[in-house]
Amino acid sequence: MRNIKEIAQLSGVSKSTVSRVISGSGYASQEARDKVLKVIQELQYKPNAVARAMVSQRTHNIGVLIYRREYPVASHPFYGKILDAILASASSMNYSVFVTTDHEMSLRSADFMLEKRVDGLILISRLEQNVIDHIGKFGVPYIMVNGSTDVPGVIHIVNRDQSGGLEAARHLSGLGHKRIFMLAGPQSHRSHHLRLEGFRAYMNGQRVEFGDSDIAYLLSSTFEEGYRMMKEHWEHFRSRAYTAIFGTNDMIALGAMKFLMEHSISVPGQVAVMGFDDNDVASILTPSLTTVRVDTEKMGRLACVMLDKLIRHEPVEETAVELEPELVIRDSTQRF
Amino acid sequence: MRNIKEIAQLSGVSKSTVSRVISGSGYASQEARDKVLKVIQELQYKPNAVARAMVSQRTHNIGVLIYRREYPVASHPFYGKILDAILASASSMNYSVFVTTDHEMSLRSADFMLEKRVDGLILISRLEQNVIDHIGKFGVPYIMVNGSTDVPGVIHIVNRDQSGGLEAARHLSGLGHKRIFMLAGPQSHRSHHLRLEGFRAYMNGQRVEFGDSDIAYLLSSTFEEGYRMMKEHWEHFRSRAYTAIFGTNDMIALGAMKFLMEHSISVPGQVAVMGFDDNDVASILTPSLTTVRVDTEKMGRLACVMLDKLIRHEPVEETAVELEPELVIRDSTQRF
DNA sequence: CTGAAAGCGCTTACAG
DNA sequence: CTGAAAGCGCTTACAG
Repeated sequence: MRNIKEIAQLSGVSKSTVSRVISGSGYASQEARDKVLKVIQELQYKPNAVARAMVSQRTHNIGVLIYRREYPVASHPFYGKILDAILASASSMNYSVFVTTDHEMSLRSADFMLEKRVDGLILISRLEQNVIDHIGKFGVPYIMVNGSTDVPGVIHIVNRDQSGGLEAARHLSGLGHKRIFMLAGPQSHRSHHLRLEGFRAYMNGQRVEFGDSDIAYLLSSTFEEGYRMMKEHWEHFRSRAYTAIFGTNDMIALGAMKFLMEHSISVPGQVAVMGFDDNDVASILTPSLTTVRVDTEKMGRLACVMLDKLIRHEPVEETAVELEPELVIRDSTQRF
Repeated sequence: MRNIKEIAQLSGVSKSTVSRVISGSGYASQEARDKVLKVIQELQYKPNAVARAMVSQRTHNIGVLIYRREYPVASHPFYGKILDAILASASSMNYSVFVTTDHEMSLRSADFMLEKRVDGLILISRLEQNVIDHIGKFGVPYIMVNGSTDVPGVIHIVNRDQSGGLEAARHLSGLGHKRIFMLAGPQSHRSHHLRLEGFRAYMNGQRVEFGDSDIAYLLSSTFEEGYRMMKEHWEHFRSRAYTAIFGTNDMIALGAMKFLMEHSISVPGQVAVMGFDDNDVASILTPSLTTVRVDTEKMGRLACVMLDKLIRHEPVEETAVELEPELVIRDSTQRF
């Protein structure tokens, strides 16, 4: 790899001048400019971003940390979407992005990014307190996406999950369903918890019967677990004559739907099924899944825009951004 | 952020000594070592990887470039899997990875990675010649995954798609299907082309009738396009009394299956459907999709292992690694 | 075993 | 408008 010194020699000017024409800032005569640019072109010279970062104390790199126990991570139907949006936005803002996935919530990945001196960090998913504390200690700007935190002042972007849960309940209720069974993902996870709460709030408000016996608590938020729990509660489900199912995310709902279809239960004819997220599979399946859409594209984009502000020490108005979800009605639900 | 100089002062030794105890190479008395480590611990000092890279001429960063016209990219059901595998492997080998997605096959992303002085590059998907030439010019090690190239000596990892196509034909034929309709993805793409060729080769070898009128050429390899083309060829399909469909990837097959189900055609009762890749959706759907599995996990892992060898100037035996696909029989195909 | 010095490839005042 | 010098935070011979 060539360097600025070589360019300087070949074009007969000093390193300083070369640097000035490359950066475009500072003076340089047209003549000098032309000579330098010509040599750069000929030699296909690419400025060394590492050296630049060294002196400017800015790497123009950001790190995305995704913590998740289960596979997949980058290709996860929900987190993958956020990642895609981040990648696109960051690129348009001239940031390169390190993507790190971790299965245990260790400090290792975070430390790695810190050593690389990323300009900022985007943390996806729920994080344990010690990780947040650790990162906070180093003064690197960071933003949390789709996760919760008790630490005041931590900037985070979330979906209005409670209102989404409420919409789901309103939709199913509106269709005439009186007996709705809920498959609730891990309640330690903000989203699953709030979706359940929103749902419950609506039902209680309408004085529709909906209690703990109508809820199955899952150990993970996967397709397999949705299927497994549907199977486990099948007898209970039949005995209570439920007519609808709400899963706190699409994969869970899809798992349950798979079980129903294997048992020749018609969806939505006999049982309506509804999920949350609106991942790619939801619209592909037959029947297509009614769900509550989370604006992952906006989540990713906002994360980049806000992180960039933090990095450049610009004021950020809101510390908590809440995105409004959107009810997407498809074939898996219909009037009872 | 603190630096080595500060650590040196606080522990009463020179920067050189601090550097030696951190790197673990070179001499340092136990006493010096203890003092330094203690200070590092107290100050939560993190060595600056940028500075290290500067002098060692090694960033320990690799770049992953994914070119793809359509969304999604990182969350793509197939490429996303490869990416996940790369992320996991790279991390275990102490590399950080820059992920770049690009919609036009420009040199911009590549140049960006080059400027960042990545140790190596993993190129996913088909690349145009000029991109390869461009990257090759800079002497940065790179590996192509799931793409083709005419440039001799370029190390690439691919699936044995031809043999997979052949297996698909053997499977459907073996079930007694005589009239099979193929939905073929873009033939400019190596995988789709070879899958078709393998399939055709088997049919021809068995003297089963299979010609151009049995093939629909799609403009993209998406679910939507699979659906669209199935619709477009529906009359043709019925008039020829096809009993099976082979899509050159799962998404295509799934799109076709969606169309069939919407028209109350039973799968596999009336028509068997088969795909290729074995993405996550394939096993989730009802009926689950028979497919040919591509070992994306191994692809990603090998890419990292081989790239690491190239980076360290170790000999790499093979220039072309071909992975054996595996037939996965599920519910969407059955004896005719 | 230890420290001073040079150097990685840039940028940034500063003097001219 | 231009160039010499210092410095970003490290590592690596080298002399002691």
